[in-house]
Amino acid sequence: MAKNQRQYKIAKILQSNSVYSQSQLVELLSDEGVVATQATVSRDLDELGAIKVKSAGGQSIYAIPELPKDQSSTQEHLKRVLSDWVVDVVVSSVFVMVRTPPGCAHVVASALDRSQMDGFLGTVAGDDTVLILADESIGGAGLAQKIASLAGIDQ
Amino acid sequence: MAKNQRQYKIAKILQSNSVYSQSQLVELLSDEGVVATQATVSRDLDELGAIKVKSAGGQSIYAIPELPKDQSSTQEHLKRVLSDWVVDVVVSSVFVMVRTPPGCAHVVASALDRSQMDGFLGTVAGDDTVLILADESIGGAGLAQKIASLAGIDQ
DNA sequence: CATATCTATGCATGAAGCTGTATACTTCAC
DNA sequence: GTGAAGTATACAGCTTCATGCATAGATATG
Repeated sequence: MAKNQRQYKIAKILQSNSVYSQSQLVELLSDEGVVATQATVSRDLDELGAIKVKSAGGQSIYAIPELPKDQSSTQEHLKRVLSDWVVDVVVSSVFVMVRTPPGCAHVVASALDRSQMDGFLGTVAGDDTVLILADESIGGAGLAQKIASLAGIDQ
Repeated sequence: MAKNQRQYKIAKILQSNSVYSQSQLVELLSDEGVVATQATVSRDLDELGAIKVKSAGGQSIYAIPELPKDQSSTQEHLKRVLSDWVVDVVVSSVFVMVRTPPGCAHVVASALDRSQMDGFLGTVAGDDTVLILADESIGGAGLAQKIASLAGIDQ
């Protein structure tokens, strides 16, 4: 049972149950054959971006925001994705081209889209290449430097 | 300097140099500021699927096959991608729907496309969902079982 | 065939990631 | 304010992954 799989199950449980506490969630996971402690669950909820919202009954329950915009990527997460998956960064005018191993462009594009990075306007991802548009205030070179730095490819 | 980044550099070096030996490659990498031993390079070349081909001069040089078809995914690699990134597997008729963490569908689809798995016809990948078409000999259920097993989600 | 060169790999080690335990910290109810 | 309940996190330990060292195995050359 990998961590991703457990977190997916947590997301599913929160969608179909009113969960008031982490210990309750530990039990619901256990009912599905997933063993985890409160500590692990606390960390998972944090990574999933779960928050407590007021339910119709007035109590606080856990929920994960649905809109992609609300699932913004933390700097830490972005740095991790970039350092794992970005292998080269090239500039052309207001464009930054990022190379990845085969099949991994979309992971990078997705993380960038959710990062709300300054100077970043948008991406187009292929199989192993992401084309990124920078705004004029920072320019392609400035954004490339930022991305390369996060990816650990200082030049 | 992550492993992916070093392997990308190796691929680039092989494209623009005639590399006869791994010790030569170690030196060329060192010229680019990448420190690695012959042992590491041997493993990298294996993972990159590099082979030795006869050059115009009659000597053997390293090259990486260019066509995606030739970069077929090993069972080991496929298993690893699936266990890391597949969080749920659902069947519908001749379709198998695979769920992944946000942004990771394409990695999974790409690995499946390159795996040449029996009974597998093709994929369509979104952000966190891959739709897979199975052929009738194995059916959606059969293929789902296979994928779930590789992903470590036996049910 | 013998030897030099090249390549692959067993083993040990260190780093990174993840998890549980214990407990510090925070929040809630009375 | 106090105590109970809930949540976060420091620390230790385990697992996995990647790498180098040393050398076994494979290949090329004379």
